Amino acid sequence: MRATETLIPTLKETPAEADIASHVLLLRGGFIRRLASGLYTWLPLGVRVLRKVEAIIREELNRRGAQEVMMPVVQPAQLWRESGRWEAMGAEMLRMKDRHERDYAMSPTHEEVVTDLARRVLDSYQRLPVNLYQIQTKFRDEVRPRFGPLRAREFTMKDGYSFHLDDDSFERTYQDMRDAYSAVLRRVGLDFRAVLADGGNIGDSESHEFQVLAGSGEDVIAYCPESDYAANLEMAEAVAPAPSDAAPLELAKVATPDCRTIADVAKFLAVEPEHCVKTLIVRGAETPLVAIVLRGDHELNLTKAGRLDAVATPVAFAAETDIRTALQCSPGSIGPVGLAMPVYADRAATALANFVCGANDEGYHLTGVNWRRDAGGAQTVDVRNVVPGDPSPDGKGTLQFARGIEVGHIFKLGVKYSEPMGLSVQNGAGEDVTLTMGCYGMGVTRLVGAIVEQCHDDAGIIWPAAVAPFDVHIVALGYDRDAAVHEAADAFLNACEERGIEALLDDRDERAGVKFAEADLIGAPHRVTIGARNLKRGLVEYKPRHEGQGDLAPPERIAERIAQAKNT
RNA sequence: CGGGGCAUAGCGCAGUUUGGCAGCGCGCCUGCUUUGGGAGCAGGAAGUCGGGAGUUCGAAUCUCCCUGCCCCGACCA
Repeated sequence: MRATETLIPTLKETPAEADIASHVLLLRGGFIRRLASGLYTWLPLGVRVLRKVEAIIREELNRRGAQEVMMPVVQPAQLWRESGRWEAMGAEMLRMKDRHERDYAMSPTHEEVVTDLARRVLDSYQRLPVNLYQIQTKFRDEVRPRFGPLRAREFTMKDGYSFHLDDDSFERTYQDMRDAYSAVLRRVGLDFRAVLADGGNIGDSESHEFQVLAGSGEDVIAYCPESDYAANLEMAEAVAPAPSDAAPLELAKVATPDCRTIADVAKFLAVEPEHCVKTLIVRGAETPLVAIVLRGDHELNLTKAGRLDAVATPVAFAAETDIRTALQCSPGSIGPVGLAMPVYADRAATALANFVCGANDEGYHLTGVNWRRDAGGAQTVDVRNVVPGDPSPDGKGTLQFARGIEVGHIFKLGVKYSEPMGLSVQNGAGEDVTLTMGCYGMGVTRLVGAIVEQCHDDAGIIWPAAVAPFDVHIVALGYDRDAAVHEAADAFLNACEERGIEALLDDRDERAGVKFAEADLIGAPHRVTIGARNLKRGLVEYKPRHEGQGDLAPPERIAERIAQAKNT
């Protein structure tokens, strides 16, 4: 292709609307333009990248037996009422009415539609399992769209749904999809982790997120460098430390005036925060209040807390006035000793001996506290956030933290939709079986953003070869005024096309600096510079985007080299 | 949804405090020169100063209302 015939509106300066690398570079490189908050137009260059990503996804899914379909984006409310999500989805779902005043949703996801499809067409267990997917537009009216294509309101998602007679069948497909997602991300050339995640409100059990590692990512993941353990911070298990075997000291009550925080208490009593415990009071499911005890240096994990039977969900801290009424002291002086409410203690807190805690008496703390002797009623649970350096739950090393961009999420739906929507078939024995479902999502437009986030330098994007808008950027210097350059550039473009190399020839009447700067910005993996000087010796310059230095060679040799790189 | 900020030419910004001809850089158009890392000179086009109401002889500037956008927190591919 020729630059003079392609719409590539690059920007020299950073638009004020963007402040992270991927957003800035996609705008500046002429890949996307914003229409309104969270709404983006994909320009020719951007579409080329999207299509490549989609092609890879299709290949990996089709290879594993998934079949592509395409479902409507506008969906009747009736279906959503059946699943109960017309109410449950809230403002995130864009709603509208047609000319007959009937309610519709702009689909944020397709479980309802695909389940409806399945109950109409899956008339026998002999058709199972079935794995359907589509690459489609979704709309989610995000509270706060940001970071350009990383969190847009309208976006392209590959969503897949599988249907099974039993869990074994589901597990096989789940594993296939897990492999497919890893294969896609590997082919795209990304550093990523498949992490254990919370199913959130879509699924009903454990799931995996595919996180592309990037410092600007919104999610924190805990992973073990020595093994393949990786989990979302919400999910990462905090293993029990070895219990202290110190001989019990005498329980003592000490005045701790003006000590409101663990840091205050630790400093005042000259002990480390990890020898103190803090007691948090949350709302209970059965009782008004529930206590959760953590080691002084640890943080509560709200997801884990929400799974505790006695804790009300969503997890909410008790109001200070309620605490004062119930305990006659402020939150800073609470401890597990003699507390008249259900008490959960984190494993790390339980492992302590002779620790410090609040005395449930304003301005006093207890020292030398021991669980068995002084606060035996506590139930030991895992309820804290892991911290870097914690042992990995698989016993193979210690955890580290990284930030990630969630580009994919796969989970088991079970019968969450098939049951309320009546999706069942008869099995071989003539019994009605409600189908088990799996759900597999991958954000395609987000993935493009994540790629740029991971693959760029100060000058611009460095596309992984598999998804680059072009294989090679041909910089023809003086194309319009030097016949030899003109001819050589056209010939090189032809040579590329004959070899199946996608090339962009910069045939514009621009100066060298402009052309080089834009080539770096756009980020094709290979760059070939054709200038009068080197051409006199029959040479052109070749430089990979990610390397500083290029070299000179005859054009045919370079075309061959690029063709080879493309096919390996 | 809560908190903060911004809105002036296609893009980036100054001008607003203290009301008085709407400006600068980049980009765009024309011409000449230049030509391997975002050129130089000359000329030119381009603005409902986000919208509405008000104060005033006079409003980009002051007041009120509205809208849009960005950033920080709880959700998600």
